[in-house]
Amino acid sequence: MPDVNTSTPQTLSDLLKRARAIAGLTLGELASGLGEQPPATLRRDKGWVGRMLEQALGADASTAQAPDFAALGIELKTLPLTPEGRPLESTFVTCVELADPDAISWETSHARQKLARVLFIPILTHRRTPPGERLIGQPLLWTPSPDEEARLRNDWERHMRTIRQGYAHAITAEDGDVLQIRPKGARASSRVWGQGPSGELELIQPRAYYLRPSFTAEIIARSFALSTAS
DNA sequence: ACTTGATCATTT
DNA sequence: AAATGATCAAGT
Repeated sequence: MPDVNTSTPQTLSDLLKRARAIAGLTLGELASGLGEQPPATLRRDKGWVGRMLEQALGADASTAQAPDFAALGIELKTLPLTPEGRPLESTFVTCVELADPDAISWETSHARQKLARVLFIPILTHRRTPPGERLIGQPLLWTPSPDEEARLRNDWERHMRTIRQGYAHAITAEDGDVLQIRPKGARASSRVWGQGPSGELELIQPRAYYLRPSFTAEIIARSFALSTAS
C-alpha cells in the first residue's frame, strides 16, 4: 500500500512534487493508500475521483468560494482523458451568478477566479474502465494565455449580456465557443431566483459554466508539445 | 460518436 | 437550499 501524504502543501513546488509522486498510480492504489475502496462505478458517486485527489494532495477543507489550495491560489481539477489525450467530459467551472448580474464584471467573476490558476490532474481512462483501474497522469499547472483568457472572457461577457437582459433561461449548451453554460441542479425542476426581461425577479433553472472538451484538449495538446520538445 | 440536458453524493 | 465534486444517459 503506497504511503500517501495528505497534509496541506505549503509551496507550489511541494504541491507539484506531491502530484508528480502519485502520477502513474491507479486510483485503486491511491484509494488504498488513503484507506478507501473505489466504487465499482461512478454512476452514483460522480465526485469520487475529485474528492480522492483533493484528499491525496491535501486540498483545504471545502471552504466556499475559495480555491482548493487557498494559500497558493490554485484550483484543482481532475480531467478524464483517453490514453490518446482526448478529454472524455467537459470541465465544471462554477455556478452561474444569476441573482444580480449587473454587479459582476469578468475581472471580479467567480469564473475568472476559478480559472486563474488550475492544476489539472489527468485521469487516463476509457468510459468503461472501472474507477479503481484508472491511471493518474502527470499534473499540468495551467494559467490561461492571453489568447485563452480573451476567448473565455468573450464567451463570459456574451453570456452575461444575455443574462442581464433577462434571458438566462434561453441560454443553451450550444452557446459559447470555449465556455458553455448548462443546467446544474439537483433535478430539472430545480429553480433559483434570477432576473427577468424587465429586471424583475423570476424563478429559473440553475446553471453552471463548463469548459468544452475541445478547449481542454487544446490545453493538453499544448502542454504535451512542450513536454516533448527537444 | 458526440453533445446537451439531467442527475447523484456530499458538505455547508 | 445552494455550491462543489463531477459523470450519466437520452437525443441527435
